[in-house]
Amino acid sequence: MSLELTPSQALGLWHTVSLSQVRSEAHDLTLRQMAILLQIYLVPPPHTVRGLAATLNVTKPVITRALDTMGAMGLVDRVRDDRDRRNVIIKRTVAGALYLEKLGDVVIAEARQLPY
Amino acid sequence: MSLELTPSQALGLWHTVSLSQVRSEAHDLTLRQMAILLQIYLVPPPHTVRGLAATLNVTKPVITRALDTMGAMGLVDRVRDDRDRRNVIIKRTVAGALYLEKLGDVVIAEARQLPY
DNA sequence: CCACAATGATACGGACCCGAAACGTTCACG
DNA sequence: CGTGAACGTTTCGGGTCCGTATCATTGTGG
Repeated sequence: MSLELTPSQALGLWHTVSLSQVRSEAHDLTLRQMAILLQIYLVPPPHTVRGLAATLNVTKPVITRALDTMGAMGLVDRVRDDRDRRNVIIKRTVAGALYLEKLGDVVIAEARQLPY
Repeated sequence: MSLELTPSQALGLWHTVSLSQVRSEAHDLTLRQMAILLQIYLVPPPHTVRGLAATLNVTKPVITRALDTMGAMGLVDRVRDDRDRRNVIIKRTVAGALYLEKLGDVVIAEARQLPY
């Protein structure tokens, strides 16, 4: 069963969730950072800088910098690949999982409050 | 009838739509700018700088700067209120409506492709 | 070995956004 | 009038992100 949305529901959902994120005053992530974080947590590992850059259609420094920022927030972690020490494997963290769990709760809550 | 989402659907939808936005490499709006734009187009007018600032829980310069940027993109327009010339009324534009219509299409399309 | 490729990180100059404060214009009201 | 408030804008210093180019490290193949 797929998810069928009306135009009003689609934009309304995006509206209320964006509004909730902005209002919460919490240090919010860039759209790119959010996309990277979701990619890491929703797609099976392993994840590398190069792979993420290709998937998101951005340059490698964008990924490196985003990992720097989100790493400082504790949302992701980086580990050298011992089998090929050129690679860096991006690891998930408890804080990151918690962060996305809360985001999911917000989306669900806002979706439930949508008119019709 | 309200919209009931599973956690997997909620995050999956946010993931694919964010990914689509990032990949399209088009002029990406800040989360705040997006929230402002949606507020202008989905909530009945009139909209003022002061009102938007209060609704989004941000300072007035944030609204002014966002309107500068989105105005340059043609997504919104500003008109002085003749009945109280201190006020500025934010107006919708055809380009803005088209932009959000496309965003809605993306959300709908990605929602339809979600697993279960 | 050694030149070369691949990977991720860094340097640099430019652009944008931020919060706080100050400003110009316009209105309200005594 | 004129004083103060309301509204939107601008300025300022500081921070983050961007794209391009370059770097250090590590692997690959002749």
